[in-house]
Amino acid sequence: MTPADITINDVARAAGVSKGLVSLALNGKPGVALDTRERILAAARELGFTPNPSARGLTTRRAYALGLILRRAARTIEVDPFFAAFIAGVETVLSERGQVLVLTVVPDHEAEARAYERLAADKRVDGFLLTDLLADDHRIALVQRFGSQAVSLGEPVGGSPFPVITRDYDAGIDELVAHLLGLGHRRIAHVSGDERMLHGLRRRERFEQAMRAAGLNPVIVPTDFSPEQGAEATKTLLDSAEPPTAIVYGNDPMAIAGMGVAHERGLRLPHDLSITGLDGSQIGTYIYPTLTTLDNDPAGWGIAAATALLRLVEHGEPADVALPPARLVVRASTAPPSRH
Amino acid sequence: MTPADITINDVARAAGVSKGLVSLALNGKPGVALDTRERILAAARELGFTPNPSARGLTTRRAYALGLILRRAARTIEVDPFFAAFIAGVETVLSERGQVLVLTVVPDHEAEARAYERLAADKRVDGFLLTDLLADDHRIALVQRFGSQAVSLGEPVGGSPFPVITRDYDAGIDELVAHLLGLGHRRIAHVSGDERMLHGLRRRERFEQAMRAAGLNPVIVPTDFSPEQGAEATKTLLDSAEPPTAIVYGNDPMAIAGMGVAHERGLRLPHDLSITGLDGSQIGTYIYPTLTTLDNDPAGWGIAAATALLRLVEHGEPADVALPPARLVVRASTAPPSRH
DNA sequence: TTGAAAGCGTTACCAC
DNA sequence: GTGGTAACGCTTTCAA
Repeated sequence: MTPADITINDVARAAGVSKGLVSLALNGKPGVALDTRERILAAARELGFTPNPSARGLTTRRAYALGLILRRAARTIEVDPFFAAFIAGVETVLSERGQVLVLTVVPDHEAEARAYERLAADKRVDGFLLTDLLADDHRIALVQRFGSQAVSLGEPVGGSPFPVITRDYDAGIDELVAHLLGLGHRRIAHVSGDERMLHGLRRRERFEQAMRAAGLNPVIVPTDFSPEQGAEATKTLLDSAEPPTAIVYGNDPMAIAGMGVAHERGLRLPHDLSITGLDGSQIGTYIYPTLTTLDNDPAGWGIAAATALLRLVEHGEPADVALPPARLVVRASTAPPSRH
Repeated sequence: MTPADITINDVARAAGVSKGLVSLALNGKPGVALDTRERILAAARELGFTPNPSARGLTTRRAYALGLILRRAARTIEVDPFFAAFIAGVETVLSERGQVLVLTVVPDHEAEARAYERLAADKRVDGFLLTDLLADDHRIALVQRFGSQAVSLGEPVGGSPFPVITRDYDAGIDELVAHLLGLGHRRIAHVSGDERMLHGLRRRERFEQAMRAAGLNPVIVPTDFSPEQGAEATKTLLDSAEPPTAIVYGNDPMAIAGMGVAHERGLRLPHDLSITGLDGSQIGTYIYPTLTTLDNDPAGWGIAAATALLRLVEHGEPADVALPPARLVVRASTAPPSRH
């Protein structure tokens, strides 16, 4: 007889009370005499009883689960260092509250919409974690239409009825550009990520602004965040009439691919070309040269997002949270330019 | 009124039948007149009805969900390129059958055991996908004790009552070693992964065997699969009295970290040192030099594992599956040695 | 403070 | 072939 087989009735019988009382006691609700409550709790512990969430959800209309739907082209499926740590952060919050994460990976927008609908219609989850937010993200409306809840990583331009988790990247970008300018760079390019994505766009804009403020002309090559396009963009830049002496990549995987291209052409890094990533990643510490980047603490995002969403779901209290600003991590991939 | 709010009663009313009949019709069971069945199906489609899995599971004792529990030290959380694609493969199978993946990430063995117990006791999942199999994996017994089901990626030494998914790596290792020998390497080292893990151990043993068969002395440095230890191992090897001219790493992230160390010491790759990964990864195509490795098709693992587990859960039919052997992918990180 | 009973949305069993 | 009803495990309401 595994713990899975013991029900509220067994506890009630063991404690010599009705199952209604057991429910009250276990959920910490008032109206149970102190000694009965203790007797019930003892019996439950003894038997190793844990309430069946499905049965529970049937009356409480909760799933005791949160949903994360990742849209990823099969081609770029593996590269994002953000998610593993993000999910780990989410988990630390969920596990201590007996909740669970339902993860779905879909290849395109169509499958994505179906996935939201299915999880919501089947009452599989109480709310969604919205990552990789697009500038004008249709998922906000989707979730509302399906009568579910959500929290978004980043602030949708159209506003959102749901809590919004943000982290200031502007200061970090400024710092990063200042760092490169301080080293003597003047021709600095930005291989931006998918500009339909909010953080991709935002970073690009701030980069341009920072460059203009320094009286310089920002060069931008947009990509889809994949290392493949990161490599392509690098070739384009290095082939141009006035190649940059420093390149800021939209994420670390693209920066690594960019390094590959530079090495291949016999450039010595960082002297012939300074390179930075964005968002930080573990592997960036172990490549050569070690990668200058902006730290992003994915686990922190996960903790904040799960906490905010649970709070909304359980108490109807939407509360935005602003995470500490991204910090510049200077490593060995940036140095004064050797040519001008 | 979202699809989530319409129940089997609404369908029954719309079709003018009892809900019992609706259940039979929707589940394709016999005992429903053809025209009534069609009327019911039409009504269900019209209303956008999807059965509530929680309510369903209450009587069928199924969760319509599979569980994946990842044990990962916070430190090595992000690096494994295997999982994203593996999960995507799992999803392709689950989504078309209305099932869902519950993902949990835990930091250590203790939390891991608790996670299995919780998911099983709460009837959150119908079975588990067992990855990163240890040589003598306690999870097999855990799952049995909790009365749940599982499928394992790799064959436990003690045998298993559950289906086993395997892929022949031996031939690939042989091929890889032969490739290096053919290039003229004689001092070949292996930076192995965690040898408590079945695939880590197995690869190491086969490597040794292949080297001995060629009359050579295999050098092994074991690690935990993290790029950090991969870098450390590389330093150890390069500092030794007779440094290797080629290193086979247990996975691609370690190989990349190893390249970092080599670059840092001014070695020209691949001429001064040949490097290979194992398991394949996308980023390996974009680093410099591009990484020779063994292809592992993580999505294929995911599809096979989910299919086998669902089959076991639904029909009680355990069926092992042997995936096609790993293929050697020769890229630019291996070349004849420049010194002897 | 407690027990009994209704109800959540489904499946399964029995009559008819 | 079909409808009614019990049962799944829980929460919640209502009486006592």
